[in-house]
Amino acid sequence: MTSPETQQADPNGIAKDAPPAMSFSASSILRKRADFLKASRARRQVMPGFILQARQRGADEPSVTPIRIGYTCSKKVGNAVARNRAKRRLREIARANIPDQGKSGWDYVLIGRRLETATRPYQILLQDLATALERIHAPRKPRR
RNA sequence: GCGGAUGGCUGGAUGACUGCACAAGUGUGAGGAAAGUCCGGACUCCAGGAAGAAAUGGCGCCGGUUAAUGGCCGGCUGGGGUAACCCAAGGGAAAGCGCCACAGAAAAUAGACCGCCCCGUAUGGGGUAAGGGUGAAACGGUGGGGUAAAAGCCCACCGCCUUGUUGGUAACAGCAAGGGCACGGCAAGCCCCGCCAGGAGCAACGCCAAAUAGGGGUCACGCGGCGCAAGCCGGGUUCUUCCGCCCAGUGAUCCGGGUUGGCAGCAAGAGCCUGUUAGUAAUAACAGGCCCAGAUGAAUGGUUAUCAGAGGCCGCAAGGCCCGAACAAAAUCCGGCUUACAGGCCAUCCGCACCC
RNA sequence: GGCGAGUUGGCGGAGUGGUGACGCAGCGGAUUGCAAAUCCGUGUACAUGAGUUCGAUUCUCAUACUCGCCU
Repeated sequence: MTSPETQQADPNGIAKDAPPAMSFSASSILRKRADFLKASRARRQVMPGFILQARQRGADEPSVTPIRIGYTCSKKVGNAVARNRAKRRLREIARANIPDQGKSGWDYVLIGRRLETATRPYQILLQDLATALERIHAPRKPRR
């Protein structure tokens, strides 16, 4: 499934000029299942409180904002209350770190884990995300 | 004071910094169960209209209440508890069919294993069902009379049935007379009787945009079989009846196998709060006031401070430290039911002990 | 969100008011020089909790879990 390339001239060029967003608008949140599946096949960094997946978008994928981010909590995390709580904490640490450390043209996906996402102290969770972003941006050999 | 019974309420508070969704106004923003999806409705579409039946499913003491219910309220009957109170799918087994394993003589037409009694006396014939034994259940129970032994055979009480009568809207209860005891249990087995229900569900449904296959709808002409003709007979449309409509082909016109985007449905409602009146109550009527979430990879938060409330640990004490909640998050909306739930609060009632 | 099914040993899978088949797997034995195949034997189950019934895997209700369908 390839999108028609005529309707968006050069999305990455526009995005580089824009200042880093301090908060995420609705267009910067991943909502489609296909985007999540692509991110899950790219880079991955496992931390105690969450799992971070990241992917550099191709040139033919237009986007309004330079950085996009998604959150996922499956039923393994717990019931609806536990899932919502984990997603909110992930959203909060992402709001603090991603605008500074995220790279333009990348998609990030944060996955909640069963107990740690809800109970790990907030400051430690922030540090976890910082180190995770540092490691995931490091050049590495592509996975088999 | 201790132990209980019932009904109801609450589901942390106030800030600071910083965010999210909807709105565009100084704003608003999870629950008692938002849950399970077990019932009942509103609403929407489908079935051509009306009437009816069958099938299937559900409900089931009586009366009331409600938009409706299998909910709720009041009562009755039976059972449990010293009591407050609690529990009950609680119609019909003399319309019919079916089942009642094992044990036992016998499990529903009745009949007789061990027995008991009489006659006869190796064997047998007759009477009887008191006692034994089996079982979840054995053809009224207890006591007395009676008898060869027995038996409602007779009597008293209890139970049961029928009839009458009184009270009650009724379920039912009381009383009287009679019968002399039949009518075992299971209907959450089939079934009978009475009542209720057309089907699907907001992912219903309507519109816009995008998208792609050669099928379908509508309208006009016209039309199935038999007959020379008048006419007669069909088939489909929900099972039947009535009414209505349609039928092969040609032409015109529209939709269309795809897509998962947007708008709308979608937030003023059987609404909430307060009061009065009627009613034992559920509830109803009236008056005044109020506007109270609307997301769709799905908002309603994150961090932190103080306090309240209860708890845990250390300590002789003063005091110090820790935790600071449980269950569970709207997804069209209501009325119930069921299930989960930390801690706290209120009211009424019962039993026991003590004091006056 | 709505609708609908199901749960029987380690696995698959009958049964339907009266104590549960069968197959594969496992274990033991026989056979064999040793194995395979074959034969004999054997253990282990009605998702959980209530109710109806003399008696429930079966009937009824509630709960838990699993699966499917609808945009």
